[in-house]
Amino acid sequence: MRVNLEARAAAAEQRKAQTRERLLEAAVAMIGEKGPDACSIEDFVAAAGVSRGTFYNYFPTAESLLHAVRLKIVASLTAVLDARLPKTMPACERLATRLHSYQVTVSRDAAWGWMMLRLDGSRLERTPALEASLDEMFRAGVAQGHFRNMDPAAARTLIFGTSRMLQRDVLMGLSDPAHGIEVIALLLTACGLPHDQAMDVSRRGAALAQEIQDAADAS
Amino acid sequence: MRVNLEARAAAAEQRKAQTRERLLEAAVAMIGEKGPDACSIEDFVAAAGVSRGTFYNYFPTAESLLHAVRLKIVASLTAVLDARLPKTMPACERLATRLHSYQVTVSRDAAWGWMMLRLDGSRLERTPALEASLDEMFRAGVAQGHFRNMDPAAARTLIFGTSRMLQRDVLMGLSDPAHGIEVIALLLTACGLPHDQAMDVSRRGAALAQEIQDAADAS
Amino acid sequence: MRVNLEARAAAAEQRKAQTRERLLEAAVAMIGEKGPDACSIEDFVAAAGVSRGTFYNYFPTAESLLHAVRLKIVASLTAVLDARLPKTMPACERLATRLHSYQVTVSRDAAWGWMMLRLDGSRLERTPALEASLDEMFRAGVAQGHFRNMDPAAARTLIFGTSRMLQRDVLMGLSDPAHGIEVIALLLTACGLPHDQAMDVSRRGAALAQEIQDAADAS
Amino acid sequence: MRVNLEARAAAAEQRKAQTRERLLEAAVAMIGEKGPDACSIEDFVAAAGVSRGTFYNYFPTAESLLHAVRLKIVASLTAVLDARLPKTMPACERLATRLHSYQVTVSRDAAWGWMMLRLDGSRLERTPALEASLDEMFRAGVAQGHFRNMDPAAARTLIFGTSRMLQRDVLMGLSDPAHGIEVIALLLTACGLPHDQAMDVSRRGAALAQEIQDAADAS
DNA sequence: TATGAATGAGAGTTCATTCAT
DNA sequence: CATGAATGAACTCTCATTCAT
Repeated sequence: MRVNLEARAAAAEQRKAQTRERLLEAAVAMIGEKGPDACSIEDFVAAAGVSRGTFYNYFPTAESLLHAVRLKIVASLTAVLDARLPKTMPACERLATRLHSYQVTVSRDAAWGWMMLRLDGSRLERTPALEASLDEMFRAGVAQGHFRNMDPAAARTLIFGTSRMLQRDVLMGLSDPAHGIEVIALLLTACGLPHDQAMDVSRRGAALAQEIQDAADAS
Repeated sequence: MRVNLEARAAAAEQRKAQTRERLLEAAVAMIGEKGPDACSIEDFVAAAGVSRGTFYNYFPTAESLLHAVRLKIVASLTAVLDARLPKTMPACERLATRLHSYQVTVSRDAAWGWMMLRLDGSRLERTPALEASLDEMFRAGVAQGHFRNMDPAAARTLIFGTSRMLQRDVLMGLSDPAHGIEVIALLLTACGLPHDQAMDVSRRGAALAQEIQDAADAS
Repeated sequence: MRVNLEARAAAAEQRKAQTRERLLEAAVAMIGEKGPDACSIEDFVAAAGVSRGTFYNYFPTAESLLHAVRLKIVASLTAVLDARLPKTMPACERLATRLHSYQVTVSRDAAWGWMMLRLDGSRLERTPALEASLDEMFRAGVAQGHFRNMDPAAARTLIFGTSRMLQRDVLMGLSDPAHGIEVIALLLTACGLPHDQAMDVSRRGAALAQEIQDAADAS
Repeated sequence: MRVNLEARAAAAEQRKAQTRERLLEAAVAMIGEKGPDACSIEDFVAAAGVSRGTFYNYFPTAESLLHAVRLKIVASLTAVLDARLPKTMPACERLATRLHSYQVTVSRDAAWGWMMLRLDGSRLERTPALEASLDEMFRAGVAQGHFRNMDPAAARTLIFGTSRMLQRDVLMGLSDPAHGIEVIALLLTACGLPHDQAMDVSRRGAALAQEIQDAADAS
């Protein structure tokens, strides 16, 4: 009996989690399509294939679903990349690789990319976890003598703003590979790297990001 | 009789233009208050003091009103500034001044700043007129030997993205004057100016922008 | 032109008043049928033959419609009767006639009667205007030596409570004419009239109420 | 084995009865709080601490739960009182005591009082068991020479209606003890008792009702 | 042209009810 | 029997849009 009840409860838990997951995935798709503001609860449930009422068993408002989507994404985003990059890699290369890697992900999954762009579009929100990790790379770059010593807040504004705008170029099909390489090289230049070195680092970062993505696809 | 009819027609024209103007101004106010997505036609007509039906004599949809608002604003923005800057000013200084000038305007009128930020929020749209004018400054800077010769598209991505993000910093109160100066200096650095010169130019641009704004306030 | 505009405005006013009236009448019918709590806005607009949205041009909530219905009814109720009864009539006769008259109205228009019963059913609310007019009749009856001198509050409780319950008997078809006459005679008895006189007065009141109603129907 | 099965069945019976009881008690509490119309099944099961589905094992609809609540209450009400009143008490005293006793209960537990008032609110329903017991008291009163011989239906209308209205006075805090005594004396007067005797009987009934309540509280 | 009453599609939300476990 | 996730009908309210005046 005991086992039976436990197994039953576990199965129920799993089914709940599945429904929740379907709602989250549907939200990613819908947000990418129409933007977060134009999405209605009706849209979400239709895309997820559940009934209107079911929505409210999982989220009290549409807003709270968007919030859950953000949390889920940010968590998955940093984890994947950090695991693949060698610890000894110089900060400027790490930064370039991460920025390129983000653009590769965006170009692979445009729906996801649009969603990310629009999710915080109207507020230009920045995720604290990402800011912290960016600051750390920046400090390391200064210590390694590659970056000029300056206010990290200025670097954040430059990098977040430019990266978002590059993402938009990619999604609109305005960006060939060379464009991305040049834009990210400009960021490194602004941070203090000589421009020709910056171009080299950006190129290597682009190649590495592609490689990582291909490896992930293969597995 | 002829005169009478003409006068009458002219008066009618003027009334029309006035009504349209009131709708545009009401829209600026409402968008700054609630954001473009939350504004209903009801909001616009109530703020403008005209009736529901009248709206449709001027704009077919709410969207088209927003579009008209953008056009009007961009036109006034560039006109004001170009008139004040000497033609002989080097392109890098001109660019710095324009970027600072925009931030000064934003910090003077936060409602307006929020409206601009949200108006094209989720699409990160760029106004063609601004792109063209930016390209021209960039070309001039290259010709004058201040900017590195590179793809103007990369510069656009860098400058538009960073400028928007800086605007957001200002609106959120996260930005002291030094922050703005440093961020814009980084843009100039990325474009090819040595960093210490870039800081000088950015500082002068900030001062000049402030001066222009004060002069405008005084008049 | 002036006349035209005024006439136009007046016509518009009248149409508005008609729509409002249709909603009020529909409300009377629906409340009588289902009770005020079970009535949805959907019910009201369907019964009135207007669209959902129109409702909100007239009343912000269903509650406010109910309120308007009450106001309208109470105003019409007292006015009609007072005009018909001679000023010199003794208070006990006036009271009997009014109570019978109310029951006659109820039996003529059951929907209206149910609505009145249910409108304040759950709260047993009493209309201040009616309380005041009842108090006055009671005082007059004491002065005329027909009623015992006692707390008017007790008389109010007795008369309102019994009258409502009699109304319910009538609506449920449990009441023949003799029942109503006896119940109202009991009220007069409780107020101090000897029982045989009370029966006479109640009988005369019933006849008079019927007469007044017939006259109203004829006109 | 046999014993085991029987014991098990008995235990199951008891659990069932307990769950049903918890639902009934939860219903009393919720109805007192929000009124019967505003109560959802969700409210009932949450207050009773059982699951949604369980509700339907005991009651087919929310309505039927309300009905069961009424029955339970009326049964307990009459049982308690009848046990305490001497059989030899004259009918008029018994009636006065019962009416006062009800008001005492109401003033002790306002939530319960509101629930009773609203439970049959808009229909002014009367419980057959109470009607029968009232008729019997009335017949006895006639036989004992205290009440006038008249249609019991008229007496029922008078007594039920007035008693409900008095209950409302009490719940709204509009009633001091003297008010209740006078109202119930008026009922007795209407039934045929001379008014001064009626006041005496009503006073004694009030005292006795209070006494019974105090005794119940003490035990 | 200006008006504003009327419209009805559609959004958010609640809740009685079902049913697999 | 108990559970609670899923369902979908019903409800309130908003708002873009139409149209007679």
